[in-house]
Order: sequence, then C-alpha cells, then structure tokens
Amino acid sequence: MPRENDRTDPAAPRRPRATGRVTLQDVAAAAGVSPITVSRALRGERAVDPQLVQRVEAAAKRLGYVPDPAARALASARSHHVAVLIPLLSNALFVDLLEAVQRVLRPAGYQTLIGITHYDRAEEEQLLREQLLHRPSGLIVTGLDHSEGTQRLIDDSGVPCVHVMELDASGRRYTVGFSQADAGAALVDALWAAGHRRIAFAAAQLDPRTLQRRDGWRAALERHGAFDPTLEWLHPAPSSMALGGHLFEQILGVRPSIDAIFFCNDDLAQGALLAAQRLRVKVPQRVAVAGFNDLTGSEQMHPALTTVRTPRAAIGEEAARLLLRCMRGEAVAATPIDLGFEVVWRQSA
Amino acid sequence: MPRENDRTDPAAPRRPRATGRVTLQDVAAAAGVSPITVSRALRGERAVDPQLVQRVEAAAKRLGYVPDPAARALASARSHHVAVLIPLLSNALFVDLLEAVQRVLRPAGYQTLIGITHYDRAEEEQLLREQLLHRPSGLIVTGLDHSEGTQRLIDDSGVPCVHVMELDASGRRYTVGFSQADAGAALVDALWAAGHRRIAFAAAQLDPRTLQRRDGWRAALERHGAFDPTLEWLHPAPSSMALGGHLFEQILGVRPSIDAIFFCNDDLAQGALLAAQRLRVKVPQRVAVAGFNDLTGSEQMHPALTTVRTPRAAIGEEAARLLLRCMRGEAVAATPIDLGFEVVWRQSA
DNA sequence: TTCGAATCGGATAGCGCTATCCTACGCAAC
DNA sequence: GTTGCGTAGGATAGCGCTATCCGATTCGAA
Repeated sequence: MPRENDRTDPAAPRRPRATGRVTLQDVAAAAGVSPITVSRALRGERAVDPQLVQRVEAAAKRLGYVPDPAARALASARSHHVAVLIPLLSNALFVDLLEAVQRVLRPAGYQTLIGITHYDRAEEEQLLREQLLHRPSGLIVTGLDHSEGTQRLIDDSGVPCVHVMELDASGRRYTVGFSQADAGAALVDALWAAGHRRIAFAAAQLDPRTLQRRDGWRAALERHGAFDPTLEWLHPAPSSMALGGHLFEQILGVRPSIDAIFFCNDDLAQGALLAAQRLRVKVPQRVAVAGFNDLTGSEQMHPALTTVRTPRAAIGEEAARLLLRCMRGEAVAATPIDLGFEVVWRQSA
Repeated sequence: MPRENDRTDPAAPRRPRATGRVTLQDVAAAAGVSPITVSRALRGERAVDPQLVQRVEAAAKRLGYVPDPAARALASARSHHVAVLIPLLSNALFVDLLEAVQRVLRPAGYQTLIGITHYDRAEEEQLLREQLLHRPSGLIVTGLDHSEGTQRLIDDSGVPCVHVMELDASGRRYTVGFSQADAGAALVDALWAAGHRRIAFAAAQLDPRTLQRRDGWRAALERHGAFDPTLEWLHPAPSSMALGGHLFEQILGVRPSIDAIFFCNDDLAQGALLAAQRLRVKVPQRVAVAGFNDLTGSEQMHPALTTVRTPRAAIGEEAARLLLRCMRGEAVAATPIDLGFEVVWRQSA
C-alpha cells in the first residue's frame, strides 16, 4: 500500500492541502454551478438568475460556507476592514463613538481596526500607513487636522474616509459631528444668562477641538463685551481629574475675581469639583464650574456638573452609515452632517 | 497607436494589473535572486547566505517593499493578527490592559483585532468565530470561564491563546493575572485590622472575577468568625457610579449596623462616596468604603478611596510577551504567571 | 429580417505570497 | 571512488477568491 507521500508518477497532480475549509468550489459543486457564479450570487454582484441565487444560498448555508477574508482581500485588493483612528481609549467619549461604529459596521460584515493616536500626528500617520496595508474598505478618522503625510495617504489611497467630531463645509470631505465652537459659545451664553460675568476657560491637552471650544468661549465673551485674555488657562499636559483639581486651585488663587470656570472637558471639571470639596470652596456660590461632554459620573457629582452633552454615539452611527454608503459605491454628497449638542444645566452652575 | 486595452493577438499575455505595489518579485529582480529566496531572507526562515540576506534587505529597503498581509495570510494560512477579547471598553481596567498589549504586539508586527463581549458568553463565541476567520496568529481572552463552544473553538483552532486576569494552575492553559480571591481576602484583612467588624460586600455585573472576589471576602470573614450571609449584596445590573450610590443608600438603610462596605470595583465605590456626600454620611467614621482596581479618579475622591491596585498594564505586557513566544513556536510551559496586587490604603477606610 | 445592445453563465488568469519538492554542491566516511 | 548526508537556492504549484474577457441567448428597434 503506497504511503501518503508516495509519488511514483511525477506527472500526477499533487494532493491538495487539506485545510478542512469549505470553499467556493464546494458550494459550486453542491449547487451545480461554476464557482464564479457562486461568488456573484453571494455578493449580489451582477445579475444572476434569482432561482440560481436561491440554490446557491441554500447550498452555502447547508455546507456552512464562510468566505475567506484573506483570499477575498487578495483577489479584489480590498479587505472588509474599516480602520478607525481615535486619539485615546481612556476617554469615554471615544469609547462611546467606537462602540456605535462597531454596532453598525459589524452586522454589515466589516471588521474594525482600531488605531490609537495618542493625539500625536506622527503616530497617526504611522498607524494609518500600517492600516492601509490591509487595504481597508473604509476609514474613520477623528477631526480634520492631520499631518500632510496623513492627508496624502488618505487621498492617494482612494479609500472612502469619514471625519468625525468636527464639520467641514468645504464639501471636499465627509464629516459628521457638531460645531465645537458653537457648543463652547452656547455654554458661555448659558453661564452669562445665569449671571456669571468673569468666566474663565481652562483646558488641557490642547487638541484642535479643545481650541475650537476656546474660540467659541472667546467669541461669546467678546459678544458680551467681557473678554479678557487673562481668563484663559491652557495647559499642554493630558487631561486628568488630578490636573483639573490643580487648575481649579491655581485659577482661584491667582484670579479670585473669577466667578465661573468652563473646563474644556468633564474629566477636568470633575477633578475641579472634587478639589472644591477638599478646599471647601462653595460651588456654585463662590464659583460656578462647567464641563464638556457629559460623561457618566458627571451627573453623580456633588454638586452635579453643568456640561454640554455631545452626541458621540449618534456621530459614530451616522459616520458608519455614511461610510457604508460610500463603500457600496453610492454617490454621496459631502455635506457636513451636524448632529448638534445640548447644554445640560445642573447644580454646579 | 493602440489603445490600452487593444488586444489584437489573443495569445499575447494579458497586461498585469498595475497596482503600484512593490512586490517580492521586484525585490527579487533588484537583488538578483529568486522570489522565494527573498521571502526566506526577509522572514529569517531557513538558512540563507548572510551576504544574500544583506543584499535582499538592502533592495527591499531601497524599493520600500512591505509584504502584503492578505497574500501572506492566504499562502501561509496565518495572518499577523492577534484577536483580543475583552468584556468592555468603558472600564479603564481593560483599556489599560489593551494599550499594554498593543505596546508589545505592534512593534512585533502584529495587528490587534479587538472584540468586545459585553460580558456575554454567546457574544464572545460569535466574536471569536468571526475573528478566527482571519486566521489570527494568537488569541488573548479575558478570564477562564467561557461557553463550551468558545472553548472548543479555541482548542480546535490550534491558535495559541493566553487567558488574562485569572490564574489556572492546571497547566493546561496559559494564564497571566493574579488571584482575585486572595485580593478580596487581603482587602478584608486590611479592613479588619483597621477595626471594622461588619464588612459588607456589594457587587454588580457578577462576572466570574467579581464572584471570586466575593469568595475571598467570604473566606476572610469566615476566618475571622465574622461571616454573615446578609452582608452580601449582589446586583446583576452593569456597574456604574449611579448604581454604587443606590447600593450604598440601600445597604445603610437596611443594615445600619454595617461599618464597612467592600465594593467589587472602583466605579461602584466612587458612586458610593459621592452618594455619601449627598446623604451627609460620614466616610469613614460612620462607614468605611473600599473599592477594587484603583482607577484614575479614586485617589482624587474626597475622601480618597481605599482600594486594591491591580497590575493590568503588566498583565497586558506579560500576556503579549508570552503570546509572542508561543507564536514563534517556542515550547513554553503553561505555568500561571501571578503578577500580584496591592492594597492601597487611603482615607475612605 | 437584421443588427446592435443587453443579459447572464462560464472559462481563464491571476492577486502576492509561501509550502513543498527538487537539485546542485560540498564534505566526510568507508 | 562512491555513498551518504547536510546545506542552501530555485522551480513549481497552489492558498481561495475575483477581474476580465467570452460567448450564447434574448429582445427590441429599424
């Protein structure tokens, strides 16, 4: 009896590698059609006789056929990956965004590749370069401000790309988000309406969106004739509750006349509220505190934090849906999708 | 002049698709060797003349060659993906873990595929099934408790798998973590040493690790002869600061004799501390509060939260390193890697 | 009727790599 | 010599899919 690898006749075809996988071939044989027809039937590509489609689908289901992503990617030069670039996962904002994106993309058959840029444009570029190797079908990136190389990679790749969290009215990019500047201004207007007059802006990280909020804060104050550059407190370090506490203490120490502080995000603001307790500073009587994003926990704070609720889950879903349409090849207008925001008034102001 | 697609001679080879990509072929031509030699030289597979290796590497670098992951995956039946399954991203614990994993795996050339199970065993199984399609080189999963199907998928796939956050002494699985039960017991001992006698355990989510902490709490109390089943408060809902507040209020209302509460995680405990402020309950005088994990913010709380610091970053790194060795085909003993924990004593107890 | 156009299944040839087999060569043992 | 064996480069054949070209058939318009 010949051994497994006995190859007396060199012309005999080599035994195929037994991978145990159900292939298109198997489905084709079972359905009595050619492999290419199976491929087309399952992808809904080109017109295929509905009866055949049904037969193919039945066979595929019966055999438990699942297409091989690698083979697909190699043959079509497109994977079913979607690359998502976000600055951080330690900010609940981006986690909510990401979960929403996956909720839409996964049922549609797309794998999300997550890239964490740490607010670093060079790292973003490097990540994008790596992810483009996988020939993603789509791209979701945070914000509009990228390195030249990043922008060129996006453009040259020809991969549909949706920018989230900011809006671009130029019509050259797909954007889903809201106006950070308007949101900043709206919060200031609310504080103004409540009687606060010396409204400071305290920020960390200083990413583009933070600075846009700052611009909104400034514009609103100028409108009220109450802008003063010494009200601006910018700190380049990453946001944290601890830093929020430090800023709070420092601001009140240096500028006691300030009667409200708009922190660029809820992390800082929560830290400030806790520092206020330690320092026995009455909020909002002595000074009002407001944050941005309305993270979980902000409502539990004591006093509860006044903040701006941002629609990150909706942004994620909408961005994913928009991307799906682009990836399907539909012609979609690049109109900015503004999902707005909401000032949430609570006891801290 | 013939048009691009002018094909007068049907026997002439079709023009290759111009993808613009630098392939192995190109490098081979530039280095004056065959493609397979380039492949071997770059992968360090088999013995290749060092001079040739150098020539090939130089050519690859000069041309900017980067291997195509899809082609590689298809030919070798192995991608350079590592699938990571974690319950949540909204818990900083897992974010820290994930960042550490990526910090080790990315420089080694591996892409992480993140799967979020939402503490749902069926969803975990489904995610794993999808991710295995990509033929990952390795797997990192949270905990030891999985559905039968999940376990079978892992075993049958033959993909090296590291379990994190718990330890398994059976020697049949790779595990990196610490003893959740010991950590729970250690915290109880510390509370006991500080004079607390009626120590409640309050938990949400009720995942396996939470219950192990409960077991540690119970074992310690029994050792001290102070166990009482009415001290146990389990709530199946997901953890949140809000829920922590509710539990705190409820526990003190129903069992006023309780003088310390061990919350199964810092989220709940932080919520409890905030609720204490609202309710004007003195912590730790009236009741001590302790948490678990030492998340950012716990130190800022007022009073600062007593908790257990868990080495999640170290766990992520160690797990990734272990996995790398397995993926390289090294024979690695499946000894549990215990990275310990540390009780962090602060003002809340 | 005739011809162009539209429709749809199939044959063929890769996508860019790696597994596998093969062979040439050098070197030591007998 | 010759046999044996280890070493290292190369030829060949896919991995499982899809792009592309073909051709048979149908149909409406001229």
